[in-house]
Parts: sequence; structure tokens; C-alpha cells
Amino acid sequence: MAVSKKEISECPIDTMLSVIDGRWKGTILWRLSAGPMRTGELRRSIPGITERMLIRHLQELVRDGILVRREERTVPPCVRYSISKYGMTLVPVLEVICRWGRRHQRLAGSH
Amino acid sequence: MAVSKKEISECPIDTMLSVIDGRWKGTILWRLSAGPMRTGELRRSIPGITERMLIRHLQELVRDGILVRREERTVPPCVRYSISKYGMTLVPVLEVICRWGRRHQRLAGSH
DNA sequence: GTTGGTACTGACAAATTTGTCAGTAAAGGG
DNA sequence: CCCTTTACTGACAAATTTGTCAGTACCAAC
Repeated sequence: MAVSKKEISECPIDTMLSVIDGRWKGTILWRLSAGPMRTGELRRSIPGITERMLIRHLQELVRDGILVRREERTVPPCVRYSISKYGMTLVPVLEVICRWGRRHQRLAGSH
Repeated sequence: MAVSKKEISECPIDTMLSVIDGRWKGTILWRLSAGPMRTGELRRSIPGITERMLIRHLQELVRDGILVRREERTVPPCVRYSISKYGMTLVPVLEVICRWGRRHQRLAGSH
């Protein structure tokens, strides 16, 4: 039985990573840290993601209290996602992660 | 075809996370940030990990230049892993991740 | 000569995650 | 009527990651 990172773990590193665990969650949060976005807008801004995966991840992030989903009951529907107050506590962490990533993305393998 | 996080991605968040991508890598690095350790010592310090997974992750981290493997050619063998100079650049990032994790691990679900 | 301890491999099974594809709803326009 | 748009579901296939299990090598001690 595979032990997924989603299970509760003693390790605080795992606790944090489990929140971003998912192929596209880091990127989604990164995009949303610039401000609220509509579903389709978000999808178009992330190359390679499929609508299915985007929605699955969005739902998990909403369930975990990281994102807020606001829906205008119009036709066609208009749904906007934004980072919750709780999710905002993650942003500085993402910034540090992002800074490391930017600094090392081209250098991979040169060690 | 599933797109693994290990592939090169434009997103710097993904670049960083791909280095820690693996069920136990964050924890392994966290343990080693306290100082070099032998394989078995590391295994005993991480509840739930199997020897197989530990070794697989260690090998990947060595391959990626994050860890250094030092072997004393004795019998029985004695192998010690430590964080490389390059890997050290990750430690501050792990610290921030860990701090968030510690602060929020019991509060999960309370939002 | 059998056992013990350490680090590690290979083959394979199980679990999990991701991706694909075909729908649904609902109002408005043609 | 049929088609469009937007957000979303369900069922299922494919890929990937994890876990299990049985070995290997080596020398020393018993």
C-alpha cells in the first residue's frame, strides 16, 4: 500500500508539502497570487494543464481552505477563484520556493 | 500520458519542487540538515520508510547533486550521506517550509 | 560452516495520480 | 430547434510512484 503524502505525518516538511501536493498546485497558487482569476483564464495561463486536472486541483485547494470559489449565477456561469486569508500564509513560502527555482532552473545538472 | 513533475517546466515553483519530489525526500533532507548520517541510522530515524525507498531516494538526491555519498570500504560497509554544497542552498527553503508546517499541522481542517 | 550485520539490487505487485473522452446544464442568438 | 459558451462530472485508461520480497557481497565471530 502506497503511503500518499496526503496522510498526516509527523514531519512538518510533509505537512506543508502535502498542501501543494499535486502536479499543478504550485503553479495554480503562483498564478492566483497575482490576483483572482476565472477558471478558463487560469487554464489558459498554465500551458499543458487540462481542464479536468485544473478543476480537480481547484476543488482540493478549496476543500483545504487555501482557495475561495466565488460564483456568479449567470448563464454562462462565471466562477472566480482567489487565495483565502489562510492561503495567504502560504504565499511567502511560495515566494521563497520560487526564488530558489528561478535561480537554479537552468543550472540543473551542472553539479 | 502522465506528466511527471520531474520534467522540465517553465514554472520556477515546479523547478524547486521537482528536486524534493518523492514521498520521503523532504524528510530525508530535513534529517540530514542536522548533519551527516549512515544509511541505517537515517532509516531508523524516519518512521514508516522502507529501506528500498530510502535508498532509491538517496540515489536520486545524489544523482541530482543534492547529497554526497561517502563510503568506507570496510566489512560490513559503512556509508555516510551528507548535504552537498549545492544542496545547502536548499536548506533555507526547507526551513521556511518547515516553519509553515509546524505552525499549521494541527490546525488542518479548521478553516 | 553457519550466522550476523550493512548497504544495496532486481523483479514485480499495489496504490495513487494524471490524462482522455464523452457528457450535463442553462439562457440567449440565429 | 440547434448551436454556443462556461464550469463541471463520471467512467475509465495510462503512467508513475511506492511497497514487498527475495537475494547479493563481504569478512568476522561463533
